[in-house]
Amino acid sequence: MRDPAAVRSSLAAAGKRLTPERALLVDIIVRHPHRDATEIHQIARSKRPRIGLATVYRTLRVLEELGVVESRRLGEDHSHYEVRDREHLHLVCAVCGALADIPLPIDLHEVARATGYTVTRARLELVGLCPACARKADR
Amino acid sequence: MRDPAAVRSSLAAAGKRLTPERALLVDIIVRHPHRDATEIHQIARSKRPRIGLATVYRTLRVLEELGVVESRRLGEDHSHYEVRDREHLHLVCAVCGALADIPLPIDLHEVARATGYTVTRARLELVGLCPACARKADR
DNA sequence: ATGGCTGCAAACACTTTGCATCGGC
DNA sequence: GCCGATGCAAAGTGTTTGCAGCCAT
Repeated sequence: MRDPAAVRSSLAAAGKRLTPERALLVDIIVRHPHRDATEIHQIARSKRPRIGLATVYRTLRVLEELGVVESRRLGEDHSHYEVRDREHLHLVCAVCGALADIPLPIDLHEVARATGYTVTRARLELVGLCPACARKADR
Repeated sequence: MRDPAAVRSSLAAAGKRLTPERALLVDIIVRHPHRDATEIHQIARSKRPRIGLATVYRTLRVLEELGVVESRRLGEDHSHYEVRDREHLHLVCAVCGALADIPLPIDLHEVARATGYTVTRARLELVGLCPACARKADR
């Protein structure tokens, strides 16, 4: 999904319209990973001044529902977005929140060398279905 | 830190006042882990009707700064709080957000048995310092 | 008694929604 | 031409802040 065209066609496949706003936003998201909604909006406005922030949020939501975009809240009060690509991890700066991508499999020495980050902590979160939700999903 | 008294004395140690509001909130946080600010506020109001939500947030912030409480945003738009105790992981329900604690070390079969959850995904996040922040921290 | 803490309400930041209009299909 | 998508503004959430009075220390 590094290709804007592929993302655009997944809109068509879902019966969604390809408006100029969406085409522009897709391009921005592909080319500027890890940005938040406001940043995406600002970049978009430089090419299309009348585009609204609501459109950015609505488009991001649609793309997320299509499974094409992933949103992430990394300890901050707002989300950052990126196109789903190969699976990878994020390395977050504990002070400023700056993000680096880490390919799998992980070699911590290589991570340190490649990113310049000092890794101080790891957070692991397991996601699944609790018994009640698993039961409901069975129906 | 399973003991409310220990938490209260860490307030004193930091030169903070032990008000009845704080004593109450500490008790609630120790006895009801994983609650969010609104839930904590509701529980608190049953014992102290005039306590304000702002006080809940301010107290949580103070306790977090003391390193006694930990806040967590698990894919939702608000935080949940718990007293820092032994290190453990969280298992989040992908549908309803229900939380289960997982002791370390991890045995996934044992996790499934003990919690009843079906684990479908793991999120690993590495935290550290980016080069710029590491440089600033050196001064 | 004094400075930190509280309740209350207003302010904030991010995100969502209502509605009239526009334009892709 | 229809119906989904947009821009704008207003509403909604969760959280923070300003301020006058209160009360642990």
